[in-house]
Amino acid sequence: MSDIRTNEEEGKKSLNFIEVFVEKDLAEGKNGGRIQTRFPPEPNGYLHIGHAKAICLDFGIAEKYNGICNLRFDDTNPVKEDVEYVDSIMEDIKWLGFHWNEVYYASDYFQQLYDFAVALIKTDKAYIDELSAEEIARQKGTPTQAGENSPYRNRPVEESLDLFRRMNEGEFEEGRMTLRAKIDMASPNMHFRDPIIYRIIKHPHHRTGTTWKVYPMYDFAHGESDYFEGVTHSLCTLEFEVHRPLYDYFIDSLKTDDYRPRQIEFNRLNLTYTVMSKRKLLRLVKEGLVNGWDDPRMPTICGFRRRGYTPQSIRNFVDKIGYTKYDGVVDMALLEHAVREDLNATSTRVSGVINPVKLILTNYPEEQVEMMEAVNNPEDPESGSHEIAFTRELYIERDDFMEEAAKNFFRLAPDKEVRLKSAYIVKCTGCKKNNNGEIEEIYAECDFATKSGMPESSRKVKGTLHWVSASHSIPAEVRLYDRLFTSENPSEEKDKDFTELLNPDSLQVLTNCRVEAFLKDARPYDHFQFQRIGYFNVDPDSTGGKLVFNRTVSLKDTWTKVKDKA
RNA sequence: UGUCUCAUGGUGUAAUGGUAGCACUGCAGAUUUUGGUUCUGCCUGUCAAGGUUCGAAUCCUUGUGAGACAACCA
Repeated sequence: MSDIRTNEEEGKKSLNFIEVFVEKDLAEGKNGGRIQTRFPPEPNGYLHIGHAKAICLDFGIAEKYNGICNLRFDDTNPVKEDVEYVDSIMEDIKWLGFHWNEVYYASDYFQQLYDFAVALIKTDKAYIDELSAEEIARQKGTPTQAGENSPYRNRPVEESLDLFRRMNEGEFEEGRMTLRAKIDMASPNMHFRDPIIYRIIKHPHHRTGTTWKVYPMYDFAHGESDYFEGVTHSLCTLEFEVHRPLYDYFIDSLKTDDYRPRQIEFNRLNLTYTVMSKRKLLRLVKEGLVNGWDDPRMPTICGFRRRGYTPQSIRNFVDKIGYTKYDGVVDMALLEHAVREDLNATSTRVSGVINPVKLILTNYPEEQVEMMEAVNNPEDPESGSHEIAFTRELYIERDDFMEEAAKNFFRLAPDKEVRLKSAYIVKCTGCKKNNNGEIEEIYAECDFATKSGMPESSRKVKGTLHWVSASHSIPAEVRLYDRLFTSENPSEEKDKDFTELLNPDSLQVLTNCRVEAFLKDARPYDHFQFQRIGYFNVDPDSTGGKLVFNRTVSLKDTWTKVKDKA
């Protein structure tokens, strides 16, 4: 009986508040039962994980309710925009595994928007203002104080019409005049205080070139674009909440039928130890503080890709954090858990020795080579196995040996036994140090009866070490990434320049690492779990036999636990 | 001294008037040829005060706290 209840509960996953709205609209038969969303980035930077959250929602809602989702570039400000960004945005959406119905550009609607603006002027709902930016700011008032009317507010319609036309013909310099909607300078909502809807920009547009000299502002372009396309649910982040009345106002002035798009706001993603502002990310790139937009320390989608995150792990993460109207900060641990969960199930286990020291098996024949069978992934019985060469001289992790073992250390130490993963149990007999007191070689004896697969191999020993053969392993470069920022919430540290919060140790490059020969055939973005260390992926920089790995994420606290206890 | 929005463990969320649940984190323990994985257990929560109700996280009132809005950005 309890089984039946469990099944019922599992099948009924709770809806987020947006899905509740959507289902209600559907139940009420709004828009003829049609569902249409859009993902509307401005092509002025690369997509980051915050966008991934919006993408999952926009495309996810469409998919769930048999609707469509279009990609629309909100390209109304030519000064900041570029085709480079258009291309990267499309690539990143595809990588996440989503498919848009159509690609649109707000710039496709410049003529329609211009015509709409002219119509507003003709009905005396817009006028050309000649106040400067400073003067407009001054007469706009403050949130708690009403604004004043512009002296140009009651300019004759014909005059505004004429000036608007001449503005677009390039007769006036940038900033000389603007087109403002005539609404209410005393409105408690600042956005209703005669918002600017068109300004002069002479910078060529990446798609329309120099055709236009006036460009619509966001508030004037966004809702109208939604309307032109037939969007039913226009999902955006919380900071646009105050814009919604204006969004509705313009659409009401435009619409001629029952259809109307509906704006719904959700909480933007904030992650600990991360800045998400495009402006700041652009600065990191421009000032060379990181190696480009796809630097694995960046919170960009391409950065995560290069770091070795899988699309599925990002989607699972977004699924876990949900959509609400509460502005919080998500712990990075949640993202990292999603990655480990996905990679644990799929990545091939290999041996990589990050900080090698030689281990010599004094009773093992000098020239002998045994091929040991290494399981590819114990989580996946279908994944098979590969071979790894075992010889007299091996490399093991320097941290896996202690001359005087601490209480909770159960790896290699004089007179102690450990298992060499997939091979033999060995007993440490001593070590050799150089003049500086550093350990140069460790000696051990092999217990030949304990080879993996043999009856004696079931003997229990406390520790299991990963290793590679000194003569068969290949050198590699390993890049260990830490948090880019030292502050848990760099976006909140308002007094500081955020670059002061950069973590100088955020990138460590290790070049004397040794990895098993199996990896020489690995291809860029292949991901592996280095036994007991972490998840790594092959960096696309790996060329000409040089192998470069990025650490995607460490294994859960493996190393710190040991250090704390020792 | 404005308008709008929000408030559930340390974090992110669910419960849509009917037993406050899930995930992450943390801490214990079991299993383990990865100190990984897996499994088990534990810690920790409805911002406050009133009201409505048989019954309130949920509805109402007041208070408190947080965020957004004063770009010719989106």
